[in-house]
Amino acid sequence: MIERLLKKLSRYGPPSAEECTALAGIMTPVRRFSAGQEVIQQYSAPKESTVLLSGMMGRLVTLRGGTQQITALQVPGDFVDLHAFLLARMDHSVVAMNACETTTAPHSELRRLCDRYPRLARALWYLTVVDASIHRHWITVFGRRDAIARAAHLLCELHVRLEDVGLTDDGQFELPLTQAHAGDVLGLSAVHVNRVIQELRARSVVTWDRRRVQIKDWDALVDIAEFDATYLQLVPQVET
Amino acid sequence: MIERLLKKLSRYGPPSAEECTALAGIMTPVRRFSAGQEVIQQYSAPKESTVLLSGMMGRLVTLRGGTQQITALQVPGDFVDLHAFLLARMDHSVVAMNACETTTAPHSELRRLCDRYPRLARALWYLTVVDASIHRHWITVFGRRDAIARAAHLLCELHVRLEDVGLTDDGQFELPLTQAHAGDVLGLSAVHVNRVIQELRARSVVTWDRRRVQIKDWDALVDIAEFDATYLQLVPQVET
DNA sequence: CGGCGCATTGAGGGCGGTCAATTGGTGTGG
DNA sequence: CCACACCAATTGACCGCCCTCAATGCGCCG
Repeated sequence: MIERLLKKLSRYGPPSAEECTALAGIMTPVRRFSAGQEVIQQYSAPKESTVLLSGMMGRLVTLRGGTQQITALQVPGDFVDLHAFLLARMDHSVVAMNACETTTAPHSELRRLCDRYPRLARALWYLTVVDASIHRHWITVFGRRDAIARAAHLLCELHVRLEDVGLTDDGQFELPLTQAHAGDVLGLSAVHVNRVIQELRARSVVTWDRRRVQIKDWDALVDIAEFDATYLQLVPQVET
Repeated sequence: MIERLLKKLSRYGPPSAEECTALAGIMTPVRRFSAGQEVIQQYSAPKESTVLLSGMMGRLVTLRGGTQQITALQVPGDFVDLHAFLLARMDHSVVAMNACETTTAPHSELRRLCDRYPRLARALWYLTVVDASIHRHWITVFGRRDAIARAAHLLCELHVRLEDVGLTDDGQFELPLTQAHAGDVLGLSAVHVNRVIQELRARSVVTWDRRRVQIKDWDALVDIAEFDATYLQLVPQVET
């Protein structure tokens, strides 16, 4: 069930069979969510952490005045709110972008595992640190890239992350976002997202129609985005 | 020496005296850096992690074309590159903004400590998760706030963080940034940083002269920034 | 005194915002 | 099967924030 998660964990040195079994053993039964549903509420204090099994979720912050910002998108295999294991309160909500399946790990059990298996604890720690690396990278994207580069960057990142979990098909992938949601991810208005997508289409770089993205010219997209996948940390670590 | 770090750690349940001694015991002698000096290089693979004792540092990313983005500022007591304990390569460099003192913890020793003291390991993990929370928050600032709100937000955050380590004086604090550096932090041009500062000055909210900031109207500043310190996690956690 | 780094100011322009109307696709009830 | 509602995508007009370029002021140091 959590193979994708175990794959991500194994980048920080493969966990032992015992550790895998132990982790799998504390996961609760599958839960399902439909598009738009709030999976975790802002300001709540979860007693368990959620692994996304299928679908796509977003970390959503709602500001004064009602504008929203999505600070991260989650793909299958992601431990959506592992940071809540350490932090008392959620600083954002988690919303299902389409139909999703999840399983959860109770914090009490996680704590027991971490006490017993220090390397597993570090591998989980590693996941949250990769998350932070992605956040940092998006800060530079927001600070120093224009709209078209941001959009291209999002598509590059999602393609790489989805490919990693086997959810791409020859440059195509599902992207269950309306243009308004994409604006919330990119820090743009929905109108401008539309214009940017059209620009990418006009340049024959990408098509994005009906929740489906097709990358037609990867090199051009990477160039527009100034994309370098290093920050995603998909290359296995070597514990020194 | 590392009292400020221990204070931050203790927010995630106070470490035992034994844990404190153990951590203090692995720190290397004090190292000094001068303004502008590169403390850790982008793409390097550090074998130790650095604690900032005094001064201010920034995490700097240099982009194609030479533009820069500072993704975070570090204040005394911060574990500047603790994430490098888990991640093989630095995705950014760390630069001293003024004269700084540091001490470091060798990764091999850290690993030994984490194996032996699971709660200490979690407290360190907690520090990196707070970092990520700050990153996430800045994503919303970049995505949805205009220039003056960003600048105000930076000043609010720094005042709170510096106050926490006892480095403010009645609304005043040292801010060793040129306006150009502030632009690299805020994702703005140096010129516009200047105009925004003048605007804050004109509104009698803040003065910022010669590396020294004086907040004259905290409430107004908070209002402009739409600032809420929750994301800084300065309130102690309760381990449940 | 001259050089240098930083702050400040002005002019002009473009990126991306808002507002509002239109198109088109999908689903539903009659 | 069609009418209608609804949501998402698209388009146009207009405008303001923040950019770039460039010049000037100012404090400090050699």
